[in-house]
Amino acid sequence: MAKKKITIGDIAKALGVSKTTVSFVLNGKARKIQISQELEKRVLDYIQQVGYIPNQYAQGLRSGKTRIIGMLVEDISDSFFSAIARQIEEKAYKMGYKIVYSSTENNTEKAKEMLEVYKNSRVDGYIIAPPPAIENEINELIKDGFPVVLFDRTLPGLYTDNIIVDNFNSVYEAMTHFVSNGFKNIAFITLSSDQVQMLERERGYLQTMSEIGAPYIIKRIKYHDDKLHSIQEIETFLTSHRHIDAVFFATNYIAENGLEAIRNLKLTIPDDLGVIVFDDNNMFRLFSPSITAISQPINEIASNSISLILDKLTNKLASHDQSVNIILKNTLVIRESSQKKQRTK
Amino acid sequence: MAKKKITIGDIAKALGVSKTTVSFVLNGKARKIQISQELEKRVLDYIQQVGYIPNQYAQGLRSGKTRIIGMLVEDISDSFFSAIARQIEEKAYKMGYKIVYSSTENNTEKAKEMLEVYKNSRVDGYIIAPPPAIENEINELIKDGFPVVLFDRTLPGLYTDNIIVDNFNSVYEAMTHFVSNGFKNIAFITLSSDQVQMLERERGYLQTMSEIGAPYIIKRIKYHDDKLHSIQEIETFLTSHRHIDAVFFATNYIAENGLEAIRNLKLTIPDDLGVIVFDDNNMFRLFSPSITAISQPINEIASNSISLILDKLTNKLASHDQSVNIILKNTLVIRESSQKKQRTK
DNA sequence: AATATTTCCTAAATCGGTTTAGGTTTATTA
DNA sequence: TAATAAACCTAAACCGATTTAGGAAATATT
Repeated sequence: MAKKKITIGDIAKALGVSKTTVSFVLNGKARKIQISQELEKRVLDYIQQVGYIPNQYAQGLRSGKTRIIGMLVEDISDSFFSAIARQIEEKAYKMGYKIVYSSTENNTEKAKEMLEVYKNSRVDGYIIAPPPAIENEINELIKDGFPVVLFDRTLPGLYTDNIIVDNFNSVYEAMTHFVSNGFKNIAFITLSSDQVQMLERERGYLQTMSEIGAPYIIKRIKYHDDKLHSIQEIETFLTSHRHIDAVFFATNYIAENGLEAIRNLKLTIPDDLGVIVFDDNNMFRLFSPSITAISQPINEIASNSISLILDKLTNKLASHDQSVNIILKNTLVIRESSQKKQRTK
Repeated sequence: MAKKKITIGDIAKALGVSKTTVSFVLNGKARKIQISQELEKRVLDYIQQVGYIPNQYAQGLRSGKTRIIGMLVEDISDSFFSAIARQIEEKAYKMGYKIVYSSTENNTEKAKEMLEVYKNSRVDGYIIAPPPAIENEINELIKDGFPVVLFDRTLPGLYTDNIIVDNFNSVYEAMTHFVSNGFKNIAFITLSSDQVQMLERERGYLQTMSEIGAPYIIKRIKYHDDKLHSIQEIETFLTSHRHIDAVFFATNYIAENGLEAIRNLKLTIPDDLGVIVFDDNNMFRLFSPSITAISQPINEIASNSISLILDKLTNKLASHDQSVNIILKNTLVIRESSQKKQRTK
């Protein structure tokens, strides 16, 4: 089974034709360059028979193409991103592409570094969940003709393909659900960030609150390597705002720490405090009480991203030839943590 | 900033030397081949100045090396594997290596396919959580001189580097903890699998049970794409074994479904049923009651794997020249789900 | 002074493909 | 019949590095 590397030259020799011919057949250009059907078939059959596979580095060297897609996520160990990576990987492999990925930690510098690495590695295209202030670098890529697909967030003023979710409406829907369950003093705990997706979520909150004429209670916390820090910040906030009867956590990082804060304060969900989280987690349905969450359409995000990229790659359309903007719908998964009335027992 | 691809030839021309000289300097072989310090410095300085980076595909083509490590995990969206991937990725990049990864679903056929893909991509080395019956393919790799590091499980009769955890002792410790908290009729729910790591965990269970003279209660369930199926299987098992007072879940897949089964049956943890899970999860400390778990040393697993591989790669030792076997210790994180007595409130 | 060593550097082959610019035949047209 | 076009195929350049084999100049040896 351990096949010795067979080259295009070997094939040419074996069939008594030129490398050129074999190459053209391999690349489906037989028609174009007028190679007889008979020869084409002979080559194809032989290739099939010996199980020839081109050396990708020779191809890469000559054509500049590598069949590698570079992916930049915020954190590959985050369940949202790893789930997406998983699906993208699978489809990519099926189409003969490989994925190299890397975690930016939403850190602009790290992201820039990784883009450099990718560029030097001559990846063919990019799937990126962009950190802030990376517009210029991404514009460079686009100008250089590389396919780029952004997901999870957009960068304002950047003419790329985007796959995002309907942050505003899904938060609005969740908030409305809160309200119809009798919650009114609803706090919105978010990351201090001016990334679009976060602002949109906030806008959904503001909209609801202003509609019901309730005051805004917004707490912004900074991302901190030390979770304890974030947890305490939330605890302090909650204890100093006793009138709050529900809280919306705007990201899963916040939610994890927020839930721990609630636990530390021995508050009862949802009687003392209703809870809804942006971004669902496998485990939320197992909590007692189970946690209501906005679930993002991971499958669709992944499949749209990868097919967009592959499209651009195979059609050889440069990124700036067109630009697709896909906004996907989230699902509100209603569980116990947001329903004061119907709680069993 | 968009540097035009500058080649080794450009450098040679600019400095009025030969490509050969530049190449030798670049590869640190200046000394060996007797290039004057002065010229070496001149080349180095110039390279620095123009920010030259070699074309990896030319290098790959010529040298057969790609600075890519192929990684095979069971499921990149599983928190255990994604956490490890994250760390490995980070260290690899720092050393100038890229990681391409892929999920096997513990499926032998899929793993074989991916190994083929990796081979064709000429990856330099392999980090693998091996599925069953993949011995031959891995032996091939080793015979071909590729560095291979196995983690999470071993394959019996395979002379590779392994990074594993002390499955037996950590389960034994967890079981002992159960016993000292008054649990006795302890069930062991596991995957039907004869992979070493699973058998070792089972051995830890058996050892404890035989020491306390209690009968074995083992339930094996098959991995099923449909979680509901697994959940029901566990429900049925639990309802037909009412005398069980505690249960050990041998993997996180089982645990997730097992916890849901317990929830569906409205059993109270730990009063009706003590629970310990193999493999910790971020969320377990937030459960009510919180879930006791055996936590694997993710950092150590990752750092050992990557440094072993890099070692082999840079020392150019073939895999069969030596073989390292590292067994790491797990930590039992004791929480509420396994403590009948001390439970607060 | 003649020869042998070192020291320092380079020409050219090579890796395995892709692609440009043709070169033969054979068929068609004038 | 000669000129033109079409059909079919290939030689050789090229991508950008690494590495072998060896050349010229400086130094050491006899």
